[in-house]
This record gives sequence, C-alpha cells and structure tokens, in this order.
Amino acid sequence: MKKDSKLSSVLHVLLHMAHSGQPLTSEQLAAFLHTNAVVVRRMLAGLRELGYVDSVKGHGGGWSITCDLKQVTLRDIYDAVGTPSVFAMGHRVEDPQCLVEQAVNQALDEAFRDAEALLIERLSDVTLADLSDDFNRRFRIQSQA
Amino acid sequence: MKKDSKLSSVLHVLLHMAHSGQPLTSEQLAAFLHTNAVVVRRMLAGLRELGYVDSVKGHGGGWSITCDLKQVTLRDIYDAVGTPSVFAMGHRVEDPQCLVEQAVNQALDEAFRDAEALLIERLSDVTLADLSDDFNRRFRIQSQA
DNA sequence: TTTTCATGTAACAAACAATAGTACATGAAA
DNA sequence: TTTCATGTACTATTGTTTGTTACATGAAAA
Repeated sequence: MKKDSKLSSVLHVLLHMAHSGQPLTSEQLAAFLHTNAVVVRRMLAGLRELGYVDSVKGHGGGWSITCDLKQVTLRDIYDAVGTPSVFAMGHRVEDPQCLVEQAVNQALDEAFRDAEALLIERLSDVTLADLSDDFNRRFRIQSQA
Repeated sequence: MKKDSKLSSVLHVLLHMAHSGQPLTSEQLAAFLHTNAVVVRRMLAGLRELGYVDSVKGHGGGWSITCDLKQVTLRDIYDAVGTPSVFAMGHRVEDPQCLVEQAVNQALDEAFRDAEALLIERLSDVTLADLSDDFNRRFRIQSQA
C-alpha cells in the first residue's frame, strides 16, 4: 500500500513557516518538500479553513502561521489534513454475513481500536512548539559540530 | 490507499479449515472469500512453509490445519503472511538531511512505534482457538434465533 | 491602468501496490 | 490414463497517492 505522507509533509512546511519571519510562497515550500507548488496549496487549503495558517495573494504574498504553536498538537494537524486512515490493513468484507468473518473482524477490530487510540493519544501529547524546540536543539548541535 | 487484507483473509479461511473435518480445496476456500483459487494458494503458501497448514495434491486433496489452535496467535499469523506494514501513513523522506524533517520524523516515529507495539501485543493475546470459540458462540446464538 | 506575482482549483497524468485472472506444469488418486 | 488438485510465472485490473498542466482570481507594484 502506498503510504500517505500528508501529515509528515504538512508538519514539515509548518515548521519552516514557523521559523521564517515572513510569508513563504507555495514555490518556496514546495522546494523544501521537493515537490510541486500545487501540491502544497492543496495540502494547506484545509489548514487555512481551520484558521491554522493564512494565505495572501499577489506581491509579497504567501503562507504564514496564524495559530499558537503551544496550543496546537500533532493530533490537531492530523485532523486538519483529513484524519487519513491510520492502518494499512483492513477487512476483506466490511459487514460480512459469514459468522466466521464476523468473528475475525471483531477480534482484529479490538486490536486496531486500541492501537489507534494510543496513537491519537501520543499525537495529542506533542505540540508544534515541542517540534520547533526539537528542531532548535538539532540546529544548535549541528552548528557546534 | 488500498488496504492489505491478507491477514483478515487468511484468518477467515483458517477458521473454515478448522471447522471442517476434511481437507478443503483452494476452490472451496476461494468461494468463502469470493475470490480466485490462485489467490488462496498464494496466501497459504507461506503458512505451509511455516508448518501451520498442509496441502495435498490430487483426488481428495486440499488444505488442512496442522497446528494446535491453542498455541498459535494472531501475531503468529500476522508474521506468517509477511508482517505487512501496519500503518497507512509514512514519512515523505525516510532519511532526510533537513533538520526540520528529522524532527518531524522522530516525533511521528515515537507515536507510531508505541501504537505498533500495542497492536502486536493485542494480536499476541488472541489464539486461533479463541477465534474458533467466538465463532461457535455466534453460531449458537444464531441457531437459537 | 497594466504588468507582475501569487494563490485557487479543476482536470488530467503518472506511479505504485494490492488483488484478480490466465495458462500451463506437476503430482497423486481413481 | 484420466481426473482432480496444487504450484507458479506472467499479465491484467483496480484504486490511491502524488504530480502536472492550464487557466481563473486577486493584490501589489510599475
């Protein structure tokens, strides 16, 4: 299964935006991701609607962060990019008549449900500010080397 | 992303095999899954190599279970089908130079690692015998209705 | 007012992975 | 020797993510 990297990508550009004093254009953000500007606009459209970022057209325009990094968690961003499906495994048939398949589905569902809940909990524990701090730490270490 | 349903499918046919007194052919198993016999042979090939099932050619041949249902867990079967990747989300770049992306990847990795560990733990808690018992319970309930 | 820069978005193309299907070889029992 | 069944290579289909092109919209600068 081809993996969805929207969450990873959005977080990446958000941090670049956070560390830039001025708006960044879709082209600039796309360069960070080695991709196309249209992909960036699509990715960020949802976040703009939710008020996490803003975009400005024309000269000097571009994207900037409009939320408090300390208040927004990775879980919020996960939701903002459309709560992509967590697991790469699924049931063969979603609502089977077969009693055997019902038993299998339920057993798997329980395991997946618990794992997903833990994932969401972990994502809720990390704010964008935490990520930003981690980046700054890495930057200091690399500068010393 | 198209979800991998090998684990679900294999468990489904294993339980049918467990509840059959005699070997079942690939055609019969394929009918349970509404798919092709070749798909079944491919799915079960790995389990045969690991000794969970056996296949016999020719008249009266087919597939049967050769393991102890009480000893084999869903985690064993998960491994037997090739430990398919758990998550439908991934990093944009696996080993990035960009410090921002490194920070993002690490934060996500920690969350995913914990969730995957819990999933495996839950799968290890359930044996094929448990699934079989659950099926029998469902069967009794439906028979009463 | 016109040009330039930038986003907004629809429509289409490419890349990739899971599943399905076909064809033919192998082997065992009737 | 015929029939049944697996083994497997090869190809086709389907669905999803990502990338690309084209053009409309809007704002600032010249």
